Amino acid sequence: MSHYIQVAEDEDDEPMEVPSEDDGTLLLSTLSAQFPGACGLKYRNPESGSMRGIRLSDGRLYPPDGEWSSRIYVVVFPKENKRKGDDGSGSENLLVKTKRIEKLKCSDLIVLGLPWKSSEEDLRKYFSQFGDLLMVQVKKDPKTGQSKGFGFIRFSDYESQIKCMSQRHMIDGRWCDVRIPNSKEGAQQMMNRKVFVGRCIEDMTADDLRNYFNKFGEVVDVFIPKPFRAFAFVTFADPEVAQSLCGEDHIIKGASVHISSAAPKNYDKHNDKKSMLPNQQGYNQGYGQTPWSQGGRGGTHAIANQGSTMGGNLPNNLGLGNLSLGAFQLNPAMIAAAQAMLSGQGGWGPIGLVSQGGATTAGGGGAGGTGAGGGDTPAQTPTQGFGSIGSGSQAGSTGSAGTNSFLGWGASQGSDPPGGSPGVGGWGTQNKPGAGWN
DNA sequence: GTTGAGCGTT
Repeated sequence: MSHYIQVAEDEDDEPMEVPSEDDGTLLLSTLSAQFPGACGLKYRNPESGSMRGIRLSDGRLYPPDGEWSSRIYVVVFPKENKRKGDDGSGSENLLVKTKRIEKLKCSDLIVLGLPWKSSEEDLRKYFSQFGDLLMVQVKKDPKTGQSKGFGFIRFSDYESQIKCMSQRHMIDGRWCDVRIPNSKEGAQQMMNRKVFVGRCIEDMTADDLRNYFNKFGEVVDVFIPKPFRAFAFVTFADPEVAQSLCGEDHIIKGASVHISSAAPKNYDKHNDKKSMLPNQQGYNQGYGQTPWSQGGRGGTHAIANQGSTMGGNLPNNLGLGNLSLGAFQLNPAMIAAAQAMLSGQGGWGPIGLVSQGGATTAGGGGAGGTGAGGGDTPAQTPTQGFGSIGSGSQAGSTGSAGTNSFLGWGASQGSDPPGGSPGVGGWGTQNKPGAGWN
């Protein structure tokens, strides 16, 4: 039985009632049906007097303290609508949305492990279940016409691509993998979802930051290094939100914080342009290399679909929220990047900022093992990288990760699903560096 | 006609 929640565009506006779902959540789509362009909900906390953000995950708004009270909730709009002196025209909201969709373009996907006999028609038939296909190719020997056992596909919409890449595929009796090709063609722009928040003060909690930044877009993670170091990382679901905030100063809890891009900093000064390129595929590489492919193909019908848990994470809103799971396969450029990082140049931090503190300590053995203490640069916290991700999996899988052979970075995914991520069993094995953004 | 980690004749 659904319940009605009072919402208004502004605290002083006349509220309107919108229905919740049976599970008690309020669909963002329900909200935005009445308030086009809405991206969240907040309310004033009578105790503190400040606004409090409502938790949003997978398009659902969750009642605070488990229940929607009779208070008035205020609709949150993307900052583009508010801050630029929104005139309230709906077309602007539409534009914002359209733009976001365009940002996440599809790329060609390689399909590995095809049966020799599979034709392009077979592929098309199979992959159509995920969405419209713009292209299907099976690579063949030009002379014999024999399939080489791999091919390429391209979807017309990004959601299809995400969905397709999040699982393995049984095609004509063989398990096949779909990944982002190594080649740079079709490489998408790396869009970092994480921002660096400098000049933090000590009594800013992760919740404070989350609540504050939620008004600009869904926050999927907040990471505050401990001990206190006067900065934090905030990860948004939408990279565009993150980018739009960069360079700005915001007042939080009376302090002026500075927001800048949290990007891998100086990780190869000697060879910058080159080492950067392959990694520009960024998160695509990230989940392009699926966890299950890490364990080796072994037999032909190797393992059960570990991707099932990922399937549940699929965003229905184009957000990349939980997609940072995945093992990362060896890639020369990543090795270079990893080596550079281990040599002390690496780390995430504000672009263009000089390292603070003692210079090149990261490689001193701390990198693989101890996390926060070792690095001099913000978020040089390898344990953070796989710590949170791997926490749901067996200890053994991350056991070898402490050998400096593995690099993980980035803050934890606070919104990882409760079930953890059993699919990441391959982390850090076989001395393979892994790297990825989240 | 064989093969099974990889990366795309245009």
